[in-house]
Amino acid sequence: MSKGNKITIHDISKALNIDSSTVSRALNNSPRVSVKTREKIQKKATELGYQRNSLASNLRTNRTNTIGVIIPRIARHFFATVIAGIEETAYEEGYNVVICQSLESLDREIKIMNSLASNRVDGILISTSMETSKFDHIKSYIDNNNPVVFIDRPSEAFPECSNISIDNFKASYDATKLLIEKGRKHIAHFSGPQNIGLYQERKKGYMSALQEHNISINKNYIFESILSEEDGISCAKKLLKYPEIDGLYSANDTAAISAIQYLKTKGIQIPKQIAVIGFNNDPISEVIEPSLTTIHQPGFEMGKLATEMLVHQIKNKSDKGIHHSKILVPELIIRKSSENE
Amino acid sequence: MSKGNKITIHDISKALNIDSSTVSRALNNSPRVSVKTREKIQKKATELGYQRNSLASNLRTNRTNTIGVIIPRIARHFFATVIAGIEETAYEEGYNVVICQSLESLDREIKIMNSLASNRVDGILISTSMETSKFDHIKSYIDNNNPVVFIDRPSEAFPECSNISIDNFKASYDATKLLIEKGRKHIAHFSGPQNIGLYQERKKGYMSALQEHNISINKNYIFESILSEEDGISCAKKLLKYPEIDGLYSANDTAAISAIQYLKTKGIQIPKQIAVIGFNNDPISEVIEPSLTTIHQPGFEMGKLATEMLVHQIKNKSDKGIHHSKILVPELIIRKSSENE
DNA sequence: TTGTACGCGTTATCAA
DNA sequence: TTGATAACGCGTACAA
Repeated sequence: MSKGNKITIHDISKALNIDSSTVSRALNNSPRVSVKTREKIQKKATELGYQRNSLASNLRTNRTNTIGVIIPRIARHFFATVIAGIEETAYEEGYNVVICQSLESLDREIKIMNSLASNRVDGILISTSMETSKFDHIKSYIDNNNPVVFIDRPSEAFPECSNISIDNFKASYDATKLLIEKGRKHIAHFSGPQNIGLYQERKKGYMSALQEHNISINKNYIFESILSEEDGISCAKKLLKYPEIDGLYSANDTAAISAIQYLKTKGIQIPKQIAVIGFNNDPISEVIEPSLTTIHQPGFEMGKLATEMLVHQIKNKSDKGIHHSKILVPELIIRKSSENE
Repeated sequence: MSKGNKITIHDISKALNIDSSTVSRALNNSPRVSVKTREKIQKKATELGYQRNSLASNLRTNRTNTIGVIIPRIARHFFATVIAGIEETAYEEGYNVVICQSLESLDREIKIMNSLASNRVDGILISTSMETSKFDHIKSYIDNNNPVVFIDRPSEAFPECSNISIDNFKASYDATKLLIEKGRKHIAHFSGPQNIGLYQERKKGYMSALQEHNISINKNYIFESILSEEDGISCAKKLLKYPEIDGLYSANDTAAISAIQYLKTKGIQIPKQIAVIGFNNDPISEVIEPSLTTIHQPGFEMGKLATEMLVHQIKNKSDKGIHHSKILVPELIIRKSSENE
């Protein structure tokens, strides 16, 4: 808090012999004050170095013009693009944005929700953490008639809530199908935590593609983890126990990339011996050799859409019950790691 | 704002026939209330779904327990590590963190400063934007006796302010020296905007290393830009006009990486024909082929230290005048792009 | 167009 | 240990 900046509307009021209510109106560009007084007041305000106290203002008006954003990790490329979309739309609409990262921890997510709620943000955009299987913190926030829009990781617990996501099933299906079309017969899958819907969908898409092409599903070929860099390596090690494997579809790029690097050290030729497809279109996927075929999620657009929805909900709280959701179609980006030479 | 959550301490007060001041004390775990009443109050509070209003509390106490952070771009790896350090220390110390990105725009930086100031954050950590050559917004904030600590990009405009940075000169000197020791005679430099101190230092370090090894400085070998991906490519193109160039020290990894990729498409062998060193230890630097020799900045530690300093300043506003700064030593990470085969 | 008066929810101060 | 009261800075009905 600015201990030094003690200038309030009352100081301006006294300095000009104008009532503080008029000062308030002038500083808010209300039409209910003459142009002349307004200019006089605004001039004095800058002269005195007046700095509005949003705490008081927000307390009085019961609005903060602020949107809270909770995501697992800001450094992840996909979320960074989502944030860019959120900020662009939010600023256009006159909202500030407070970005918080849960670091995939439920405990942190709960603390952040409480903090945002007690600071009275006007609404929350959330992509839940991997640990989030209980939803009480979100439920109580929603039950108090607060707007929430889910991004990327919709929750079945709130079918009535708006959410923006992508068609994970289709993306996975298409990726797996591509490998099949390239002649791969034994395709492995690095799957994510199965308590999370989107990773379930990705696994289903993989399995569905196999089935529809009359390839039997081998459970040994499915390696579940949280898809960290280390997981990519350890899963790649396990994968090598099945020398017949000639394709890999990983539910994210991180694990795909570290797996490729590990496999290369073991003398495996990518894609000749094992073709690889990832998910997320991480910047590294373009640089690694061979460049990684992957799935691009329209993060920026997702952020924009989610923010538009949230702002709409904020402005029309009566629409609360209405379910506005959107499922976008991700794009398969074909690079070298999936191609036959 | 939660329109639904109308529960205040007064509601609890009425429900229990206890004065609201006692309720306030109980909810703040004040020792000045009996254990029995406190428990009764806290029970009732959760029962009614009470959610503290921080706006009111902060207005009254004149503190927000919140630190504002202004950085150019959260997605950049270095800043992501800085943020991690900031958050860890801040939470330990009981502070919330509000992260804002200027996107290297002075205009946005000013708006963010105003917003943070009017929301009465307790202090600000800032890494100024590339555009920031005027400092009025920061000056007026500091002049109002608000704590500020500069990170990574200290400003000569505020010699009395604390800042955490690294020894850019030494890092550059060492990098350039390494290239010289590897026998490179014609070393180019991708330099950053020279209105920014740290890029000046990096250029100076480069030039100093050449001089001290009796290599004359060729101004044609120095290419200035904002070091974006596109700049890396265009500078690489220009660089090819000087076929004698056999070494490149880039003031960041982004430009070094795109340059390497461009040069490879032109059939240039890295490092055989041109050895390359970057700056920042971006995750891509490890994956690209050849892996990129680069300079690692201790971002996490910088974030921690800066936050510790800021918190100290917040708690001891009298120390304001005292200049606490720290210059850390970055680490040269030697990979393949600088090594002779 | 401007002024009066009050309240937003909380906490600090003083008194009981 | 608890209660009564005022105040933080601002915005807004209502009156003038």
